[in-house]
Parts: sequence; C-alpha cells; structure tokens
Amino acid sequence: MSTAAGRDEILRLRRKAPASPWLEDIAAILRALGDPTRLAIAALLFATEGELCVCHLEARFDLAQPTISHHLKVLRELALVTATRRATWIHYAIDRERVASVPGLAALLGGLAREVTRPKRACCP
Amino acid sequence: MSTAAGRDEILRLRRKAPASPWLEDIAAILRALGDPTRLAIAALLFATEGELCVCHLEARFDLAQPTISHHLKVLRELALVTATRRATWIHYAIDRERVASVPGLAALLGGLAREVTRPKRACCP
DNA sequence: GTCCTGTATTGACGAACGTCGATATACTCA
DNA sequence: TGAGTATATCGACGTTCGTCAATACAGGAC
Repeated sequence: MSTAAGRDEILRLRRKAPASPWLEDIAAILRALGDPTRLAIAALLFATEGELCVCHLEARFDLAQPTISHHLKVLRELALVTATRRATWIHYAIDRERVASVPGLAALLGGLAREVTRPKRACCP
Repeated sequence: MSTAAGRDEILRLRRKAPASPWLEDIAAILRALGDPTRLAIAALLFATEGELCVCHLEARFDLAQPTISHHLKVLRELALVTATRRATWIHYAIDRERVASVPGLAALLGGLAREVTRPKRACCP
C-alpha cells in the first residue's frame, strides 16, 4: 500500500512511537530548561532556600509580566516548581524531589548558582 | 518616547540581552537534548565505547535518513559529538570532554544508558 | 459594595523546529 | 571511466515556541 492515506497512517504511528516514557519525560524537562529564562528561573529557585515571589522574578528578568507568568506555567506543568498563594502574592519554590528524580539535574542547577544574581530588594512582605 | 520605532528598538535590545554566556551555552545544549531522538542518540553514543556509524542510528530510530542526519548536525554544531569519515561510512562519537564541561550532564546521559537499546547487528565493517 | 494591586489567561504575531522527498556530494569497486 | 552506496544538504510543509498587549481573575483595603 502506497496511497497518501497509507503514508499518513505511517506518519501518525511514527509520531506516536512510544520510546521510553522516562526518556520522553526527561526530554520534556530538558526542552523546558532549554530556554535561558526558564533555566535561570529554575537555577535561581534551586539556589534559594524557601520561596520566591513572582515580583522578584519580574524584577530580575527584563521581560513583560505575562511572559514570566508563561514560563512559570511551563515549569509548573512539568512539576519542577510549586506555587503557593500568600495573600495577594504567589510564591514559587523548586520541587527538589522532582529535581532529584532526574540524574545530574541537581548538579546542573547547582552549578549555575553563581550565574543567577539574586534580586536586590524584596518587593513584597 | 512611545513610538512604534521606539518600541521595536527596545525589543531588539531585549533580545540581545547578554545574560551569562555560559548559561546561554548550557541552555542551547539542553534545548538540543530536549528532543527525544537527539537525547537517545546522545545517550547511546555516551554508553558506547568508541564510535557508532550512521547506519546504526538509522536502523535504531524509525526516521528518514535526512532526519537522522539533521539531528546529528545539531549535536555536531554544539560540539557534543564528533564525526570521522572511514571510507564510505561516517562514525560518530560523543565528546566526553564537552559533556564533562556541563555539570551533571554525564550523570544524566549515563542514567539513560538502560533506556537506549543498542542496534542488534553491525551494518558496516 | 468599589477601588487597587498582583498574577493568570487569551489571542496574535513572527521565529524556530522536526520532518520529509528530492537532490547533491563523497567514496569504493569494477 | 561509470555504477553503486553512504551521508549531507536543500527546500518545503505544518507545528511548536517565545513574546507581547489586552483582558480577566483574584485578594486586600477602604
């Protein structure tokens, strides 16, 4: 069979090709951290004892607020960070258990600690 | 100034924002490894003593030959792998020095060793 | 209740990506 | 030399991505 429909079916199956789910999961994490902003956010949170509120990150990166929010959502959906609301502010923290589940990831984020400068001043209580 | 030209200039400058070159380099590597095929290729080469020729990889992944070639080029341009021609065949190997220059990367690729199945038979001398 | 402030979501845009078929290049063998 | 094989490059296609302005959704203060 070499019809167009047959070829499309083959392509559909190829795209669904299982590969290892674990490898797929790790690839998704690497893709997320492949953006310099998200990598810096992750490294910053990893180097931070406790949490950081969004306004800190907005101050640190020269990007519009929706852009920061978008990047945080990507990290959240991969379970790399957690968000907790405290009054008006939302605080983000790295999920160290999730980080530890990827071999070498903690070393990678830790190694970037020097590269990410903390914001100077607090912007929320 | 709030003209359209002024805004465009701001956007241009933002895109050029330096960030740390090292962070940028690591982000590029993570972005490259964020594709499941490239991650598997890298892990496979990392788990391989010596080299692997392209036909091995073509047999291992269910992708067209130009696609494999494209992925290898991406890894090559990031200096993660090296290619050496041996007669008609081109053999690829991981650059362990480059891998070692990224904290945790060796652990990551090593951790994936079990996920990447070697091709069964040799296809070239 | 109404305002104000912090954060998320929506919708749009151009740029980059993954994939392919067709073609080009490089090498071997006869 | 010419035919055959291994790999790379080209050009195109649909998809995903990063970014933004505009808007919506909270929660606190009044």
